[in-house]
Amino acid sequence: MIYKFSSLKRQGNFEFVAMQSRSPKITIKMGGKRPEITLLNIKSDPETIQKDQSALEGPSVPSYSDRKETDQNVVDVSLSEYNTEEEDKDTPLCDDSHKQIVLYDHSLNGSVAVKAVKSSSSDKRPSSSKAPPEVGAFTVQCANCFKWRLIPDLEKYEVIREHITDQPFTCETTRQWNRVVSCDDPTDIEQDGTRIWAIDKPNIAQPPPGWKRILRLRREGGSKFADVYYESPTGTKLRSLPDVFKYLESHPEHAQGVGLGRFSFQIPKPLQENYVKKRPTQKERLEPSLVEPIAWAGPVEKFDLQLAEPLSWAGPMDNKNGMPAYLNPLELDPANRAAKKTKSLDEP
DNA sequence: GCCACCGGTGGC
DNA sequence: GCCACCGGTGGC
Repeated sequence: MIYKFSSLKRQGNFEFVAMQSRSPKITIKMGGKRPEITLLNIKSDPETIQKDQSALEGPSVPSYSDRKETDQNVVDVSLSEYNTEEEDKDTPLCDDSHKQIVLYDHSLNGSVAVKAVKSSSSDKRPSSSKAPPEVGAFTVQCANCFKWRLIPDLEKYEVIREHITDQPFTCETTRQWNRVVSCDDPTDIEQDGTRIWAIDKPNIAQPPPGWKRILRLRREGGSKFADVYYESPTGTKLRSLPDVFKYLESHPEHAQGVGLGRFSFQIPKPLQENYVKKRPTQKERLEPSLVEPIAWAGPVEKFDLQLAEPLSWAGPMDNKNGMPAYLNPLELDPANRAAKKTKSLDEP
């Protein structure tokens, strides 16, 4: 094995993308704007989504039928196992629109890729309101006109993303998939608030042959926006660089020519404020009353008193939150979801 | 028992 | 404040 993972982080000139996460996120400037990549969750109505698809598949765009197999593989690889070929044939972007996510590259010269990902009856996890959102489309911004262009599939998107700094995307780039569109044409997709957008990270290497890079979005209000993991040629799912390193070490047959630089666990950043739950500050953790609804705890005076004079309560204490047991919201209402949140606030 | 999903945090 | 990393766990 060539790499010593523990030492990689200290090397200054390696090319590993994952190690560049702390460098300036985007360094290229186009027309005074800073290019970036984004990802968005489509909340729009099916009509809007269909419109997006129409923009991509418009009259000048050849059918995807000849690339069907490739496209399908791509989606399976990186987005999820949720969609089926059957569904793609019909209304690729219509169903479950509230769960779809569009991935687009905005600050990087834009191009946009859109790909429908839908739930199916064969899902391991049933489709429900609890299901996490999914990537609905990829988009990239043209470096010249800054209009969004849909990218037909993940594979193309990954290629564009990998080279976005060196090879800025323009409307011309769409000719690679035989689409004829110019900067004079209207944008493929509008940032009109009907979708949730997220900024993707530029220059992420394509996964090595046989590997899949999978992006899993989390539900709104969680502690993180998404997770990335890689699926190895043997089907092992790896969720960190140390994991990958260990795998490559124990599977030298799959480590041939595969450097850690081919892996990046960077996730897109949602543009929507508060999509991800803010982590309480240390002060808030120390003073949970600042963030707790006072309704559970009765009169404010009483609650403050307990915080200010902890020893004045001689009754049973709640071990988890350090409050008198009678103030424990979990006891007051076990079903209260908000009460769950206070747990972390009060842990030492 | 597995694993998809989520929460939390140490280190920067 | 961000993020890479990992522990926990509910649902299967």
